[in-house]
Amino acid sequence: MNRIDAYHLLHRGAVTLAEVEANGMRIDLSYLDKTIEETAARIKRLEENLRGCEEYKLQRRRYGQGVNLTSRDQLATILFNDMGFEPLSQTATGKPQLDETVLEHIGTKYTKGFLRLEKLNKALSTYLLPVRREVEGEFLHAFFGLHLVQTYRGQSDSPNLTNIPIRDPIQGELIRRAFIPRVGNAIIETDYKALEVMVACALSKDPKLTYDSTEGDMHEDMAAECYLLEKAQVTKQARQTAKGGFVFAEFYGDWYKQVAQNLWNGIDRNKLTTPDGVSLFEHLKARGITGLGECNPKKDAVKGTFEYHIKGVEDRFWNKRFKVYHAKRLSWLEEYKRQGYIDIVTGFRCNGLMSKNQVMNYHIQGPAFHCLLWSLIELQNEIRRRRMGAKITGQIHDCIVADVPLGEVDDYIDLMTEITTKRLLKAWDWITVTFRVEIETSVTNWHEKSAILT
DNA sequence: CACTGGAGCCAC
DNA sequence: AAACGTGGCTCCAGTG
Repeated sequence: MNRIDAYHLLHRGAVTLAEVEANGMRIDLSYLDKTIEETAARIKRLEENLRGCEEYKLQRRRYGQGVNLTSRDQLATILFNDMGFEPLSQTATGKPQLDETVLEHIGTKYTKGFLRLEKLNKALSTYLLPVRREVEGEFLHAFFGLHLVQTYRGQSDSPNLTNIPIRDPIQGELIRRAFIPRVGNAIIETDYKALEVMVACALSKDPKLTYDSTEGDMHEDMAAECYLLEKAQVTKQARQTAKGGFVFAEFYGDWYKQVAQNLWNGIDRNKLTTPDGVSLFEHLKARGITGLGECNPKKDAVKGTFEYHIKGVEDRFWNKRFKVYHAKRLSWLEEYKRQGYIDIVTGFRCNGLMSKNQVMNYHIQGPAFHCLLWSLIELQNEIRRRRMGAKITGQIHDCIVADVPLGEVDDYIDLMTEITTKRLLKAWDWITVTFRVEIETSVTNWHEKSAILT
């Protein structure tokens, strides 16, 4: 694909996304207003409770008129200076860090309450109120941009529809229940499965990466290798921890010193055990690994530490398991050093100063989104051509959200599946792997989705 | 009062 | 040498 192709994709994408913006998402205003009121009331109650605590009294004594319950700076001073808690880590500017991890680690009644308050404030200030502010009639018309992101990925604002909570089911339900289908319709969400990894397979032609992401289970494999387990001993939680803490971290360019800490802390945080209930700390100890290690960038890893073990796992991951993909990434780096810019497979050129990790990721991130964008354009054109009542209402990097009349659901799913998994592969010859999609639907709201098997 | 950088947290 | 990629948004604290 060349720069003309890239231009056409951008142009047609902009036109199509303008239509998506005009369609908008339907909002349940009575639910939203009720939830805003209830959340505000919960925040007020929680604040009153916290004001009765010893910590807040210390804070008021120190700051007087300027006391602010939600100030992390003030709370950090109270906790670390006045109450003698030890800081766990520092921010970029050298101040003691006070994020969720640290507050949970301190673990007093006050810090737990403060965290609950912060969650509710986030839900209200970042999601509920901004959605309410932007609703017109009963529709929300968020913006979807294509020209602002370094990698030529998409973007959304006013409000941002690409970061509505979902991983925390409580937070997710609170907000997503406000998004509902039009009368007589269903919300249908189509997600590409492991889209970025599939693009990496297509571009590198790494046979092991391709096998692992279609037939194998690399997350389970890596959990077993990192925690020295048999594959049958890998629990769901251990797999999940390795997926985020090792596989994806390594793909994005993280290294063993940090990965070792993530995986080690994950044992505690996610309560990782063997299927017999033996803590993975004990399990590793029985295999000669007694501690994490210093994980100091200036020092070599010491044999017998978890850090040293993960260094070996990382080495095998890149130099044996995915050596073909590794070689491709190195060739991308050499190319950037030679040229001073990179041309990605969909025809876009990225200029400017880039880090090593940026160069490697730009080759994947943009093209992955372009697969989604091409499908979205094609789908929208087909919907118009067939005079269907389905409306595309959003896009989230690797997923398309639509609002579809019940009588059209089967047709929509057939069409969508054909476009995303067949037509795209014919249109772009660099896609040498098969793509799969996951479809979820709901007739109630954006939270209560159920999977459709295809 | 407007603006800005830092810190934090939400998503993929 | 460097060290988790891409965003949006909010609140705080400091500046002019």
